[in-house]
Amino acid sequence: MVTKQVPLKSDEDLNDPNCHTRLALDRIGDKWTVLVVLHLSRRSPRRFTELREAIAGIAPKVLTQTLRTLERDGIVTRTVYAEVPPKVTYDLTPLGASLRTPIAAIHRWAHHYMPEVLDARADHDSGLDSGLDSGHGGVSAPRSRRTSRA
Amino acid sequence: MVTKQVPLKSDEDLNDPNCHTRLALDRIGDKWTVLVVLHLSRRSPRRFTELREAIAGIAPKVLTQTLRTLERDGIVTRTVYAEVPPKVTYDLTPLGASLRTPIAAIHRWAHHYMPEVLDARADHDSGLDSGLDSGHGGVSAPRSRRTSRA
DNA sequence: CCGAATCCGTTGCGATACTG
DNA sequence: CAGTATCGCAACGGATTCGG
Repeated sequence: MVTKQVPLKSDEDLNDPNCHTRLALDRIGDKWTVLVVLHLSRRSPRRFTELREAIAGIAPKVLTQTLRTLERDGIVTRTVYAEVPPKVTYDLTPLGASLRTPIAAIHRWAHHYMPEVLDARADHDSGLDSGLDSGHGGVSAPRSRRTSRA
Repeated sequence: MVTKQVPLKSDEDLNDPNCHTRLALDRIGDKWTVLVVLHLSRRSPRRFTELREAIAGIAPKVLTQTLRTLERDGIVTRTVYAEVPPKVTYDLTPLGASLRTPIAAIHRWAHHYMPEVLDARADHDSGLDSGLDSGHGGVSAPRSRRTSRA
């Protein structure tokens, strides 16, 4: 599929807290959601402990929380097997699978440009005024931006 | 450029806190960043107050904070004009402009699938164990916790 | 006009311990 | 095995006030 070129919304839409883009970002912007979706999209269904082991660092409470919200939003399904050793599996719904596209876009951007971001960040942090000037000439001499950030 | 199909990372990479995807999400996952980038990508440069008015609801402190971090990461440039009426403009760097691609992907997904998410959410919230149907086709009944199989 | 400084409420996240 | 219960911190965001 070809990447369509930036059909962004208008200002008014963007300011709307109910704007879908805002809602989507609130949804995937948390710490673990994307990670969970990514793991499930690579192999599913997955069991609880399997996910917990795979993610390594997440607290069970938080994983449950994340999965519950994901289930609530129709992104994953939860299947309980009434067996003697308790068994619960999580799977991605088609809706959840559709998330792979935007996530992949983010991933591709990150892979491509994140080094630049990190570089700029490091540069800004160490020497705030180190020779990176836009060479912007004209109107009124732009003063160098040097603000203490306590 | 060939459109690669979902080149997701491996588990180990995903668990890495330094994983670029994670870092990128931490970066754009906050409340206002995407909004600011979107406004700047539609028209720039923009003045501080201009942005504040456009976003409508953001506190000056938070806007400053957001812009500072964005500047630090090389996504926007800040230009101070040493004039009697203080004037500061913000502009998107090429790096910042590159963010439009993933943001557009998110936007497109949100526009496409967010209604389903909201529908599933409402359905899940209202009737957890009454086979209720919102009459809004598209999403299958999420029979939440009762998906027992043997 | 462009912010910085301060205070404060909310909430996500984490650690540990315990249960069906 | 798959969670729940409880506690608590720390970071984010909001409102207000003051300064250059």
